[in-house]
Amino acid sequence: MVDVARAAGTSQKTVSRVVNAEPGVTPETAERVQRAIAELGFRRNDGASHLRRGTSTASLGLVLEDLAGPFYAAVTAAVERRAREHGHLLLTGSADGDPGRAARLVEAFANRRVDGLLIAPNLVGDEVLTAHLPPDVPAVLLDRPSADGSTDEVLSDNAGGIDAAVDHLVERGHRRIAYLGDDDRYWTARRRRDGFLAACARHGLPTDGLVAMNARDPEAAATAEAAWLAGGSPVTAVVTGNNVASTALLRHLHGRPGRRPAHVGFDELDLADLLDPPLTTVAQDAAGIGRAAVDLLFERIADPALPPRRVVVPTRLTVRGSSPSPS
Amino acid sequence: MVDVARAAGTSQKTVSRVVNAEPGVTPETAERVQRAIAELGFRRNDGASHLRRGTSTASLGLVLEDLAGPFYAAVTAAVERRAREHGHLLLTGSADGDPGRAARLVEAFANRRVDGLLIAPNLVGDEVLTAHLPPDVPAVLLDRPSADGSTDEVLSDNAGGIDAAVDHLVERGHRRIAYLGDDDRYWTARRRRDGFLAACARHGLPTDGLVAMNARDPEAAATAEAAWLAGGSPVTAVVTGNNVASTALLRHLHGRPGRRPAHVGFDELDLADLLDPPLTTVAQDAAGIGRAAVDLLFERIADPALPPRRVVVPTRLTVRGSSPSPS
DNA sequence: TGCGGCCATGACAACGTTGTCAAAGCGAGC
DNA sequence: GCTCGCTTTGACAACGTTGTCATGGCCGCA
Repeated sequence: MVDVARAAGTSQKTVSRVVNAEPGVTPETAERVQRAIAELGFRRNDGASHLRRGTSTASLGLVLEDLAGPFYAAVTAAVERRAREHGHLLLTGSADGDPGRAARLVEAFANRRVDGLLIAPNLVGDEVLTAHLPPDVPAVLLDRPSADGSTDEVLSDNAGGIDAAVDHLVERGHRRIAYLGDDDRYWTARRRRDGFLAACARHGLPTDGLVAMNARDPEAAATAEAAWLAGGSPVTAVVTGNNVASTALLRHLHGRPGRRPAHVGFDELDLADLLDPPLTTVAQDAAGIGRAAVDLLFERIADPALPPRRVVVPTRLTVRGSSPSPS
Repeated sequence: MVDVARAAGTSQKTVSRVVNAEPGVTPETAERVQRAIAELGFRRNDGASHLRRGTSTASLGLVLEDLAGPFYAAVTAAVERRAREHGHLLLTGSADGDPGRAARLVEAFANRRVDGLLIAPNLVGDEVLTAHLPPDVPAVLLDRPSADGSTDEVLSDNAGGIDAAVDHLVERGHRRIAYLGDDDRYWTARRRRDGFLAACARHGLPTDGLVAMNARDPEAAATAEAAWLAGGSPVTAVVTGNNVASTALLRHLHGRPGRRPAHVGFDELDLADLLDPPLTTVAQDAAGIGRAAVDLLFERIADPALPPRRVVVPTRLTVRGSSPSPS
């Protein structure tokens, strides 16, 4: 900027005025400055500007478990869009299953003075998470609750979605329903399993030996199925707890002879309608979750004294062909 | 930091030394400083540090068309991981089909002094792109080439992938093959179409009336199919140019009576193996593309004088059930 | 005891920017 | 002609940090 000032024959301050379109600069002077800027390829250093102004950095940090999955990709896209609408940029980072990495990302974002944090890593334990959440940076938890209810959070209606799935199957006449969940280190996987148990209890259905977790591949699904079959009276329907478990079960059943159990999968799948049979799903509103989280975060930034809030985003059951009545 | 110094009864400089683990500080002094830091919740301002040191900001900027799609989500995840391995953070932004937005993102990233830019928005025209690429920030184009070959770029082997698809179909005995592509404002869509035309020419196959673009939904696929049918001798195979076109065709054909054409789809689909018939695909190496782009960018940052380079990442044909011999 | 040298520490400036305040220029009104 | 007030401009400090250099104390050795 000092170079631009010299080239334009003015002071730094005048250059600053031009750059920031402040009033009180003669058109001719502004012209000269603009020309100097163009010639020298000057570009304002936003970091220095933020430092001097003491204003926010106009950026948010998003910490995820893994950016590549369809659900988190959709959440991220919605978050970025919403942040952009607020004039903010988005820093993203994946924890990749390593709580230490998540903590380091949070630290790095905080040191860069992001205005707020969106924290979604599902594999990170509550203790770690709570211990490492910087007290001086507004934060919203995404898709997982805080251990002590001290933090704003946005969750899918996991219990409601599972209820809808079970109710639907019961309505169709199923009485022996199994549950297949993802890695039980995930809070959502446990939450949905518990929701399943509660829904079954509500309907007076058995669950002994019908609930299996850590079903991340077809082999695990096969093992779980074998356990159900060993249990005497047959399972006529299965609920899978997320897209990973759904895919594992679908792959296991694919091309096998014999009757398939009815199947409702938590999480929408891109091609659910093209499967044979088309998969009945409980879809999460990823975009809605992302938007709600950003909105919550900005409200928190605006008023840090607000009591902690929880937003629950509804799910939607889409009935397709995979969940007919039994036999 | 001045507060910490006061609390610890030292000078700012000593606090700085402790914060940066510089040698030459008595253990007791360091202790006192650490305690003051913990008490006051001090956190170094990385922005100020970067400013003073004149070092890089240890961040990269990634501009995409849309973060939500599976391909770009995978690319982004790989980019973030690789950037993190280099100790860099990642700023992401979607252009959402608006070239102006892409330009503003690039500008915003540059003003924040990112060390480099990864630019992938496919919808942005060459002119706009070239005109708005800041000359002072290292950049790598991702999944699209530069108009004048002046910029580093990482591309999928689009022509090779299409060749593999056509060769495969020809080998199986197909002689009338149609092509269904996505929005022809996408460079990749045009590139793959041209690759298809070249491959057919190489094999001496007809293409008149067999190539349709902008097939983003089942209706468009239906229209295209009607055009092929009107052409006398039947089309026995179709190549779709990306996951959007593949899905459009699959939805159109789904549940229809009669013989299906053989089908090879560019882009892997998550559930390709579960479709009926399982879809033969040409998979792009999204992670490889992301990694290559980051590596290229760091080499460019290290040596801005390097001549522009192009990296072509291979695709992989996975033959499944959807591409049998005709009749 | 005196001197050189090392070690721990601090004062100060500077990174690039902008808010504050003062000064200079100029026209209008008396 | 003089003052008043407005507009345009610039000097300076400060944001939070760190590199440079100086200072003062201590130890070891002659």
